[in-house]
Amino acid sequence: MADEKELFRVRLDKRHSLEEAGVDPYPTRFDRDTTASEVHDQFDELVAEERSVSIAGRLMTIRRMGKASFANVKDRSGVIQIYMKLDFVGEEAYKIWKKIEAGDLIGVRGTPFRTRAGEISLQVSGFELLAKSLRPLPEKWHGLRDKETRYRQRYVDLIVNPEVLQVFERRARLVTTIRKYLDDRGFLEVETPVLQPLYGGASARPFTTHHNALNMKLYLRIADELYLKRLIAGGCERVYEISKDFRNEGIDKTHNPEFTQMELYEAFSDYNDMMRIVEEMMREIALELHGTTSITFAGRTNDLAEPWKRLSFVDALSESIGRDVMEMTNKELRAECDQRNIDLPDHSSNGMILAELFDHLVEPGILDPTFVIDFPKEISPLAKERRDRPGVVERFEPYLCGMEIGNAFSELNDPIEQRKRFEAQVALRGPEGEEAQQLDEDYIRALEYGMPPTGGLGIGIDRISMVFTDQQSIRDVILFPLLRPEQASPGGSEE
RNA sequence: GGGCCGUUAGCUCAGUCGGUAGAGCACCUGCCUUUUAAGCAGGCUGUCGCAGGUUCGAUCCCUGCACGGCUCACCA
Repeated sequence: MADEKELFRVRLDKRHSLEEAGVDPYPTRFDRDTTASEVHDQFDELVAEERSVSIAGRLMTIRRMGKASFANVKDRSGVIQIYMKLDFVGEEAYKIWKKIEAGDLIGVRGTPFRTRAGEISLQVSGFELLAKSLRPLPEKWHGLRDKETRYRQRYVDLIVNPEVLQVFERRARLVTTIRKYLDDRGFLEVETPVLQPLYGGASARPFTTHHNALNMKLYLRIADELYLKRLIAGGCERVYEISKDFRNEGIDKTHNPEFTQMELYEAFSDYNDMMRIVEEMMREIALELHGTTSITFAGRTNDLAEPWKRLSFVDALSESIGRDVMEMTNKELRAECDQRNIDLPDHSSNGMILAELFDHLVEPGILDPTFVIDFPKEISPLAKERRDRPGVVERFEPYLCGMEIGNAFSELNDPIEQRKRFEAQVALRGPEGEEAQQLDEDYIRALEYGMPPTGGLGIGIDRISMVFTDQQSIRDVILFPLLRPEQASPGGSEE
């Protein structure tokens, strides 16, 4: 009587008997004039005016006491208790009420009152079934705990775990804050292609697809960068895009194959301006979401009112190794890795080895809000070289709460130099070569027309959503994180 | 990809030193017109993730697989 099929059947039976009683289990609409939280907030006025209100939501729990019942109705704003009394709704309605169960969506009319225990409630005068639920809700006290089910059936997670919606509401406000910040400063929001014949702007393996009518291979973008800078060349001066990028790489607590990135480009600026933007933007998000510049992530608190630290990539690494890393040969750098049991691909260039060493030796110690600057030129093909310091570029990666949250440069706008850098990248491609950037002739043509000096910045929206909601896994700030299929598809295991 | 851990009722979880399993919630029946994890009385509920192996007997032991979590690696 209570296995899954039986529970489903009992609910189907209820649906049928409701239909026999003339109740439409899936009516088209319901006029509600208020929400659960508004009833709480405006209680005194509503009572003074003896107002009747209507709300709509999901029945979460029911406490039946013969000829009267209490129940909790949940809508997006919160929960309100309703009081259903036979004397008030009449015998016919109460008979129907008995067929209504937890999980069903209902619309309710009633007058606000306070129970003996002092809880604000609605004395129900009438109600309507809005949608019949055919599946039982998870446990009312513990909710839904199983992470796999929570991610796969996010709808159930949202129904029973109220804190989940709060995270995503915050994420939405975070994005709104960024948009407002940029719109207020004259940035133009644009949309550039997701399907690209060449991928670029980052180093990552792409997803590939095929367009039938044009019979051409296409890539899902790994970055928006090269298209946005074409717009800067076109005179748009200040542009930004907030959208999904796709990288065909592993999945872990800070990586999902599709993720949201904000990229902005500002003509006549450089990377120092970008640092200022990051500081201001993060401060505004903190104030908007938390009302304070102080944020806590994983138990550690940072104050965003202060300027961020600057840490030189090459200096910090040189200090850690005890030698100027820019002076070292490929062989010497490899020796440093061997000594520390750091594995390297065979074709690793100096720059790639430096990045590897940095990740192991320096990055773990970056806890305060920090701009890592002075990246090796070799691993930064789109950034301008520092005039006062050859070999390193005007680039930074912002770190917040120990996480790399973005990437920014003074954009390289010399087409001759850009071609050389692309060619160097192509030469560095390994046997598979999919991570290295492709030579984008049209992008170089755009630079040949002339692109103003430009500062560019990319910020990982998922990562900063983690920071500002104190979630330690990227899956908890993505509504539908990528998981393997629930059931292995028959014959679909060719790898 | 490696290591560790998990997978038992719709949900949250116990448990079986190998003899096919339990609680709470949910559900069903009855009582109950201010309850709130409502209460009281009674009842139902399982391919113990999947497939093999060992065994008289496996949910438990072994092997493989699937999915998930953590972690390391990969990934500028």
